[in-house]
Amino acid sequence: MSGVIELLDERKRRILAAIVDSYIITGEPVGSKTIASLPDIRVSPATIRNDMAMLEQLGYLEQPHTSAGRIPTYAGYRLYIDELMNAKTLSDEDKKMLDECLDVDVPTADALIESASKALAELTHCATVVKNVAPKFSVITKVEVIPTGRRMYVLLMVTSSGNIKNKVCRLEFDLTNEQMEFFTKYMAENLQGVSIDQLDESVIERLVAAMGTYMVTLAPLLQGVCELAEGFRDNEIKVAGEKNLLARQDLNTTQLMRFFENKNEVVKNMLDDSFGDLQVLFGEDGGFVIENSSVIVSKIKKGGKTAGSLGVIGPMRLDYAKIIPYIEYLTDRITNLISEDDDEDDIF
Amino acid sequence: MSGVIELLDERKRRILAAIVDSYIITGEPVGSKTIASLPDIRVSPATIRNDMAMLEQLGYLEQPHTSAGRIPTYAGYRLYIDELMNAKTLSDEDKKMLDECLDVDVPTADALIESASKALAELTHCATVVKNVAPKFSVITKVEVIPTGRRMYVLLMVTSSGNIKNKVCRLEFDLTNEQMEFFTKYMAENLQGVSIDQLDESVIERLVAAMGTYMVTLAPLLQGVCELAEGFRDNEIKVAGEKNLLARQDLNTTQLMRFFENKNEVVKNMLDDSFGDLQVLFGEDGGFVIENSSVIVSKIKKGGKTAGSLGVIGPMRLDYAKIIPYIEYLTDRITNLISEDDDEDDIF
DNA sequence: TGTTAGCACTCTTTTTCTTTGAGTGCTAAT
DNA sequence: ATTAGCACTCAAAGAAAAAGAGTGCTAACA
Repeated sequence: MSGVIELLDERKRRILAAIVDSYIITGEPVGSKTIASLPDIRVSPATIRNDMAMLEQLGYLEQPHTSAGRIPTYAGYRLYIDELMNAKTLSDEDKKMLDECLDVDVPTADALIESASKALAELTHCATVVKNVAPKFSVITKVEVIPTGRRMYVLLMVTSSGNIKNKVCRLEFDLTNEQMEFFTKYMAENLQGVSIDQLDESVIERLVAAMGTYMVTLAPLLQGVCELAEGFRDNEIKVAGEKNLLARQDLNTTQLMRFFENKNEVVKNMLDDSFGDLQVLFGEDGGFVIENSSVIVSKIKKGGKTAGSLGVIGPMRLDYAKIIPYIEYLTDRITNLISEDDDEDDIF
Repeated sequence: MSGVIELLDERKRRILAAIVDSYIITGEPVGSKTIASLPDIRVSPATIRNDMAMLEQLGYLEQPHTSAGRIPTYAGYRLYIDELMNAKTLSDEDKKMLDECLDVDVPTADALIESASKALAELTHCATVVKNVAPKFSVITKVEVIPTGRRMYVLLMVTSSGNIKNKVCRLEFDLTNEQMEFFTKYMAENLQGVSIDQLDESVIERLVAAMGTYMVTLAPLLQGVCELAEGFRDNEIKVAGEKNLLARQDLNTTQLMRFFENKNEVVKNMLDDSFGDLQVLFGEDGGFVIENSSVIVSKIKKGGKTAGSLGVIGPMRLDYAKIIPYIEYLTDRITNLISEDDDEDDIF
């Protein structure tokens, strides 16, 4: 490369990095003087001004108005995140702290991930989002019906990932023992091993039809089974720490509210749009609702396949250098934990 | 009474009512001219000014500053709510609408009340709060343990009010059939009919002790049972529509956040402080965290006893005349529904 | 005696104008 | 290539002026 005119020489890169660093901390446009006063920058403000003008021409910086300092553009942030920032390597203390955040005593993979999500929200003062492992990987292991009162029954569904949901059904008639036994057996035969993702109305309809008129009283229960599966799917995405975002005054409250209203939709799209193992989305990226916000998502793997994701939602001005290693470490850890268990103990 | 000098004659009362009405709508201090222009006030601004001065002396009104109109004091609101406002009587349409809000198909009393709470939040653009019936009135009807994987068991607890909770327990060892049968029987003998309110650590300790060393492996399950009961108790209070409050700019966001953080505590105290069947709390009343807010609570009865409550939390400037009838109607309706069912169908 | 028009007065709000100061871009010197 | 120097720009802060909403009081009136 040497010999070629470098539009972005080392010094300009350093200056850009310094500007983004400073802006992330203060939220104020950064002037040439501020940068010049930094210890590892050894040129005068005038020189920095020239470089800044160049960086602006290249589209990495912009000026809110003539007499203000510079702030990073989307492209500036992008370059910063991809190449310029020096991601802090985690100290042993950090790692220990993060390890403690993970509640490994928890019975399901989803609960594990959620514990990470909550801890991360606390740690970053941002909202966090998880896409749970369950629906993709788990199949039905058990469907039971338990009588709990006159015409009242509890449907219980257990999945291979250890998740459980129940639902109360009020029927028109009491079930005979014969009917209950039939139902349990029928469920075991027809639904055991079926993926949560696949269980929808059409499957149920088929089952009801196959059941024959004799057991038609059981149809409402089957409907309930379907709703339980839906419940598992709906639970796929969970947001934690939304309240944290309200405190950040660089995010528009109205837009935040709109985001909260239909977060499931939005987040789903967002996660689908991410492709790298770890990715930072902002600006035009995620079909995004909140101006001036940024999302860091990292994927959780299981058996080589993407099984879920963990992410932080916050303002553009995030401490990427700190948070990215956090997320990376947590998702790595989770990925290991749920794969490990897969072999030896078959719990998650 | 006639003959006695009335400090608060009919006209003054009308004027006070009009001021509160106006202030509730606009949020602006109300001047004499505004009141004078109302059709049913047929005196001049000067007269109204005199009355307003009087009302201020009596403590019902105050002036933010000399050249502003008047706003109601707490005492002013109190008088307005207790005596002055004319609570709208519900039209048949209103009643129909409210009836539709109640999801009567729901299997438990708590779910019924929660449906009302959510609807009310929507309707009033405020937060709503419910204190559930369950813990006070329900006893344990069933405790089951269901194996779902290696060393994995689901504990299921059903209460007489139809509520259900489950919990996954990971044990150190697999249970034998004998152990499971013993556990189920032991639970049936010792916990059936026990009130949720009573089931705490001490009961569990007693049961563990009585169980003898032979079955000591089951102790973790008993612990789980205790946690389930706790879960029921924690669920006692639910807040809905908190987000609505953020949109109301007359409530301080910081205080709102603090309220959200420990809403359970706060709300509990608040509800305990209320004594009437329907009550409006504000100012010094509820040991309250949010300045300038007001709470309307109404009790839900069952068999003559207070069984729960339904309330609206919002700014002082609430449309009491509309909302109070709403709440009254809903709690009446719920009270009827859960008593009715008590007799004929034993569901709630 | 209760009501009301009139008016001076008060105090916030809004508007306008001025000042300040951070930061730039350009030029010329190093 | 870098930098000191300087004129210039523009938002933000401050000061001053004007506007306006509303009051309390007095005196007149029914």
